[in-house]
Amino acid sequence: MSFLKTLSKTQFDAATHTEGPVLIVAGAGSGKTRVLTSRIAHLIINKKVDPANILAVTFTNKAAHEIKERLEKLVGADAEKVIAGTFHTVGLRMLQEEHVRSGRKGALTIYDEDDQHLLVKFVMSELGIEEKEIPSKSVVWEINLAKNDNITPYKYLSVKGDAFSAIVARIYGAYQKKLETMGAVDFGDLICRPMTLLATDPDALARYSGRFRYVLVDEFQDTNKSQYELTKLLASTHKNLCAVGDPDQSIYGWRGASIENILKFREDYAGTKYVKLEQNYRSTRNILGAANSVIVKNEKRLEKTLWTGNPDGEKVSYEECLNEYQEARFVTTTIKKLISIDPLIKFKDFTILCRTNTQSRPFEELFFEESIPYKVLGGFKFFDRREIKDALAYLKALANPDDSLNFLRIVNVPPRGIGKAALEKVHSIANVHGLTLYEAFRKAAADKAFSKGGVIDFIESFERLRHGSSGMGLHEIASSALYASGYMAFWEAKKTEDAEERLKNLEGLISAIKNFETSRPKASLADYLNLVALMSDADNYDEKNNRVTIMTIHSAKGLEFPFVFLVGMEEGLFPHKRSVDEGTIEEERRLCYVGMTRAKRLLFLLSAKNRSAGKETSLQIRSRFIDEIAPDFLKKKELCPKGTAQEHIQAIKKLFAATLPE
DNA sequence: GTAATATAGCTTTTT
DNA sequence: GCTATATTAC
Repeated sequence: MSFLKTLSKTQFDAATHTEGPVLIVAGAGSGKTRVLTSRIAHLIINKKVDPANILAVTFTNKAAHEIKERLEKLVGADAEKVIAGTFHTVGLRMLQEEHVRSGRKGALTIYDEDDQHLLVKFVMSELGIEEKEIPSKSVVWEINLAKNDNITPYKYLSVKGDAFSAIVARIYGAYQKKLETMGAVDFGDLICRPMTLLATDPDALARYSGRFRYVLVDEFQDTNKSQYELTKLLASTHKNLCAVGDPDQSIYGWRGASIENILKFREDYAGTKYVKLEQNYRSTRNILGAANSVIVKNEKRLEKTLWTGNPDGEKVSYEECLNEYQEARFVTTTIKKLISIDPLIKFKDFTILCRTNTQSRPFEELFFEESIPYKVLGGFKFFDRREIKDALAYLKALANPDDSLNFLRIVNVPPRGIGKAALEKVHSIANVHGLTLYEAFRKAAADKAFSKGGVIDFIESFERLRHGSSGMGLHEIASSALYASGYMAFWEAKKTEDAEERLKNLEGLISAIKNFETSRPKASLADYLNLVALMSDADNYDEKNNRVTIMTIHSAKGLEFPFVFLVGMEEGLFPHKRSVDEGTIEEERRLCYVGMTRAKRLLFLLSAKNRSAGKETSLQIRSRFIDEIAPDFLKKKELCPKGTAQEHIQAIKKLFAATLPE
C-alpha cells in the first residue's frame, strides 16, 4: 500500500476513484504514468480485481511495457495478466480471435501504408481508373480518414455526394473486398473491425465488455472517432472507464484524432469524476513558464494551469544561426561543452527535436564527423529498406499465401523470368476462377498452362519452402526462404558496394528474428510480422544506450530529457506552412508546447536564417512561437525586430532571382 | 518478353 | 536527395 502514500492528494484521488467514469486531465510531467500504475496496482491489491479483467490502452507499445514493468514491482507476476497495449494491438488481438473463430487457414496480415498504396493502385488498374484522374495517394488518404470516422464504402457514398467521392467510394469498396479475400487488414481496420464487431454482434459485445471490468485509456486527447466508439463499447457493461490525457498535447488531429473526445468526455459520460493533475515534477520553472506562455495563446483549451515546485533553473535560450549547418554546429558545441563541464552529463541526456524528418541530416553529418554517438528515430527505417521489405514479403507470403500483394512482390524477385505477360496469364486464371494469385499459380502449374521455366520452378520452390517450414524455428524459416529462393545469391552476385550492405542488413534481420524467437518461444512467424508492423518510432527508443537522440516532436511524446534542442524554429517550418494554410495553427502551437515540455533542465530553441530545401535556399523568419514566449523566461539577447530587415533582403533577393540567371 | 537504365516527381507530422 | 515509372537494350 506504500505506493499510494507517495502520491500527492490529487494523484491519490485519481488513482483510487475506481468506480464509474473518470477523466484525468494530466498536464505535462505531472506523474501520469505513476498514477496509472498506482491505479492498476490499487485495483489488483486493494480491490482484489483479477488482473485479466483490466484493460490498459496506451499510445505506444513502449508505454505499455513501461506500465507493466512498473506494475511488476508493485504486484509481482500478476502484472503480466493485465491486458496492456495500443489500440492497434488490442484490436489485432480481438480480430485474431475472430479470425480463428471463423476458421480461416492463413495468418492475418497487417498492411502498412506502403502495402495499402500498392493495393489501391492495383484496384485502380483493375477498375480502369487512371492516376491522372485521381491520384492513388489521395485515395489512400481518403480511405484512412474514412476509417478514422468509421465510415464504410457504402456510407462514404451517401455522406459525400460529389463526383470525386463517387470514384473514391468505388475504389474503397473494391479495396475492402480485396483485403477480405486476402486475409489482410490495414491500420484503420484494426480499430474499425473490432468496433463493428462489438456494435453488431451482441454475443461478442457481451464477451469483451463483460471481461473488461476496468478500462483505462491513456493519451485520450489523441483518440479518433472509431477509437472513441470502440472504447465506449468495451466499457459498456461495467462503465468503469478511466480516460487520461491533456488537450494541450493533442497533436494528431491531421491523422483523424478528435480533440473533442476529451473536451466533451464529461458531457458523454454523466457523473464523471474529474481530476486535474496540474503540478509538474519534470521541468524547471523557467522552462515551464516559457511553455505555458506559449500555450495560453490557444483559444480552444480546457482551463488548466500547470505549476511546479522545482527550482527556477536557467532561462530558456534562443539562438539564431546562419543556416542549418551552423544550427548543427551550435548544438554540437553546446553538447561538448556541457559534457566537459560536468562528468555526470551523458550523451543520452540530450535530444534534438525536429518538426520534420528531413531536418535530421545536418545533425547526423556533423555528429558523425565529431564522433558524437547518436541515434535517429523514425525517418528512414530499417524496415523501410528495399531488401528488408522484400525479405518480409517472403515471410508474409509464407505465413499467408492468400496475401496476393506480398505474393506478387516476391514472384519475380530475384528476377526469374516471370514478366508482365506471364503474370497477366495467371491473373486471368485467378479472375476467371475466383482464385487468389497463389491458388492461380498452383492451378497454372497443375494444368501445365506453362510448359517450363519460371512459373513452374517458382511455385515448386515456394511449395517446398512452405512445407519444409513446419517444425522449423522462425529464424530457420527466414534464412531458408532467403537462401533457397536465391534472394541472397542475387545480392551476392552483385559486386556493388551497397549490395554488401544489403546482405548485412538481411543477416541482421535473421538475427533479429532469432532474438525474437528466444524471447518468445511460442510465437509464430505471423506474430513476429505483426509485431514489426505495429512497432512505432518511440518503441525503438532505448534509454540504456548512451547516445544523443534525434527525432520528430511527434515521436517524442511521452518522453523526457535533461537537455532539449528544439531546432528549426522558423515560420513555414514550425509552424509548418501547410498548417498555416489549413488553419491548424493551434495544433502547431500544441506541438511546440509538447516539444518544450520534454525538457527537464535546459531548453535551447534554434532557428536558421537561411535554410535549403531541395535545390532552393530561402531566407527564414523566426517562428512566431519564439515571440510568444514571455520575455521573463528567455535569456536576454537582442532579438532584431521581426520581419523588416529580413523581409527587405528577401524582396531584393527575389528581384535578382527574377532577372539574373543562376 | 524480360532486364537494365534514364527520367521525372515529390519531402509534415504516423499507428 | 530517392523511388516509381517510361524508355531502351538484350
